[in-house]
Amino acid sequence: MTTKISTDRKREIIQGFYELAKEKGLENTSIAKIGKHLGMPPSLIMHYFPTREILISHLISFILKRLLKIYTPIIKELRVQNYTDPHTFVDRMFSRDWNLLIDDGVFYSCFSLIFRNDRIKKEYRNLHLKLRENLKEILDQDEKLKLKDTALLSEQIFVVVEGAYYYLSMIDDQDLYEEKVKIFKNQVYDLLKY
Amino acid sequence: MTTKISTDRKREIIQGFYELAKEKGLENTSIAKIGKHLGMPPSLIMHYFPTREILISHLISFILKRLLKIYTPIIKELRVQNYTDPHTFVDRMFSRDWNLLIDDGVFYSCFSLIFRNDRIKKEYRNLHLKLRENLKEILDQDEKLKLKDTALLSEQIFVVVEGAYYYLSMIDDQDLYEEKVKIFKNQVYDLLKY
DNA sequence: AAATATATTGAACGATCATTCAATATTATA
DNA sequence: TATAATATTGAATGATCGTTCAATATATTT
Repeated sequence: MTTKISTDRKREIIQGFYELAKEKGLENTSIAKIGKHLGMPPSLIMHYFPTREILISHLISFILKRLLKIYTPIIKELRVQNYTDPHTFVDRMFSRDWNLLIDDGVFYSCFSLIFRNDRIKKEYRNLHLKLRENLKEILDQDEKLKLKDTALLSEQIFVVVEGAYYYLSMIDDQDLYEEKVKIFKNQVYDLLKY
Repeated sequence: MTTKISTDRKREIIQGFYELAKEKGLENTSIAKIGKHLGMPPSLIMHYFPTREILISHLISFILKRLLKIYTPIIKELRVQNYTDPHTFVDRMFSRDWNLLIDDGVFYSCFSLIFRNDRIKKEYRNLHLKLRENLKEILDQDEKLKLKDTALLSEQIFVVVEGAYYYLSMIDDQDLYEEKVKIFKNQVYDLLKY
């Protein structure tokens, strides 16, 4: 069994890894730098994460767990009031909470690793499956969508959301950003219609 | 003026860089390795690309230029026959040509650099603006879309395409892949309707 | 053909990389 | 309290990193 110290240290190291990757970029974040950032020798990091690959794999789990969290408050909300206005979750999907939750730069850097590492790919895939399942669960609560294929709908919605995030991350201008968000939100509402 | 040898060598180096990045991943592709791959000393590479940053910046230009090429045959086709069935370009957008044109791993690795480098971000942004303009040009040829906001439409279509590519890159199973493609194609066709 | 510019080589630089290891400090177990 | 297990340190490893430089070869211009 792992001790409390062990789990705390591991958490601390991954957290520090994430912070540094957010600040300097994943490709510029070495084990020595993480150590300096946290005030510990690199050898201690390698005591808990024997290789860099293992370390990165844990960073990815950390990120994906966090991303999954954006839906738990909605789901909880649903359990209580038994209905949620579509605006609630569409707003949430396009809210800044995502960016607050996980830095886009770190996220896409980690994502690009799926092409060279099957375990990472599977982990990303599982996250997205869960996200879609969660969304389906939300949609299923909506009376007006009773006759629709909510599984298909959640796929279609997410593709818009993910494409939107990809595109929005290139836009610096605030006003333009908000304008685009409005467009893509409407695109999601259109999917919920008819 | 740059000589022929100079431009040829530069092209060769960037091409070799891309090949190696495709094979081993961008983060594992050093200048020394590119040199070994091409049978030339690293110093020669640095003669033409004084820093690694400049080298990467040229790789990105190389990639983005290639991606833009997917639409030129369609545009040409349009110029000749003055009409194109929507299936033509929707099929093309979801075709394997994209993946053949540029490796997804290299593409997303380069994309993740936009968050730390404004020049790269601007370059990516410009590419996507051009892609949307090209698509608008195609849509404008379609009689049935005369009354529609084709600029908006091309934004909406591309968001689906980009979200779809992101999602599809996690799927290994061939049959499932094709099934998903069908769904996302229909999503685009729905946008072209009513 | 001489002079100049460009292309190419290979050795070397210090910095940093991930990783190893033996020694010491701390904590948990007996 | 003695023993065993875990946590932590700091120095050292060889490999590789991007980059520099002086020397040589080749091509271009005069």
